[in-house]
Amino acid sequence: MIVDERVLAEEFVPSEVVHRHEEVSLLSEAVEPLVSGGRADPAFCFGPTGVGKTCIARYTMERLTEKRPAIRVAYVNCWQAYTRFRVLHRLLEAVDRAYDVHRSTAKDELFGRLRAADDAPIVAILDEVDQLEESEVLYDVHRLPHVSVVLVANREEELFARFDDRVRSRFRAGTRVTFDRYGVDELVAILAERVRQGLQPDAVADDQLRRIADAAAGDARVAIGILRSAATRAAARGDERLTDDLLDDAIPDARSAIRQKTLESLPAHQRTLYDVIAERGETEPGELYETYEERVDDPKTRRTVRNYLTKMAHYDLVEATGEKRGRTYRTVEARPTESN
DNA sequence: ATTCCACCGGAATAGCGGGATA
DNA sequence: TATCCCGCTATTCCGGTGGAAT
Repeated sequence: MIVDERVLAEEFVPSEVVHRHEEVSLLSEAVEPLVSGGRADPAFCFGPTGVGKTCIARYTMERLTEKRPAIRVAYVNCWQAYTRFRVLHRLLEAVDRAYDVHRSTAKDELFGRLRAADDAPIVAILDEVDQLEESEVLYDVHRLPHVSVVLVANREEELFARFDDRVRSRFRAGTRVTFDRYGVDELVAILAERVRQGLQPDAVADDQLRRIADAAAGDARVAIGILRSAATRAAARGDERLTDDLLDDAIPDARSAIRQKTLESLPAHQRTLYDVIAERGETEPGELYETYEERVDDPKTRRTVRNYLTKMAHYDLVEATGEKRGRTYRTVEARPTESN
């Protein structure tokens, strides 16, 4: 059933893009100066989740290195690398200069090393850059003439709101590429291409692809997730083709699976907070803290709990309504469409 | 209107952990 | 081994503010 499971993996970058030709050429143009040894202005990819921002950014940079192999591409996901130190570290890793870097390495040592790595241009793809907590690192990187950046985020306004002034002014210039949600037909085409590359021919019927595309509501990540989950199960049973009831199982699964995963990876204290909110529904901060306090031994401070809650809101696990006094928390239900 | 209170979130600080260095 | 260093998390301190109470 499954011929090549990498094709169904989250981070797979196809060798051909099905739609998004316009976005690819905009982005290629933006980094074109690098081919002739110049420097590219920053480039931006904006759009909701699952519309191919990351995929297209990586794809386009791969094509760029084909034109000029000396160029090195560094991919940094700012969910994980949200401090200056970690971003610089990831960049150094990408150019093989991260040997014996450790926590006690001097503050500017990392930056110095990156500055010294100027024998060839570096393109840094900073994914989910709105998760970056220390945006000054963008200023650092901008100062290096041999480093060009591609910033990937959901919305421009929210991204710039997080920047400090220096960064904001430096990044005003640059190419913006915006991505819209996929239509059903486009999703079907994307899925069909994955099926062609990764599964046995005829493993999935056309109307099944259409059902997946419908359920995914414009989100290619969800669509491919459904396909992956259904195909994996079919393969486990030794089936040659996808059955409809397998698909019925996979569709609700793909959405909740992601949430379930983040929930499980939540540290104990945050998990307790989540559970309390889930049990009580709409919860006020006061009672929330009191319940948390008696449920856990060695409770954290109120302030720390507030930090946890903002973090969990960031992960879209929890939602706060109201400011200051009178605020309430509740868990975020798995909504059919994420419109961020 | 004024006061009071609960709660938010920024900034500075403390303490931990783990690799380096001598 | 003892000590230094530094990133990271949690804590302390506090100014600000929306809503309830007076």
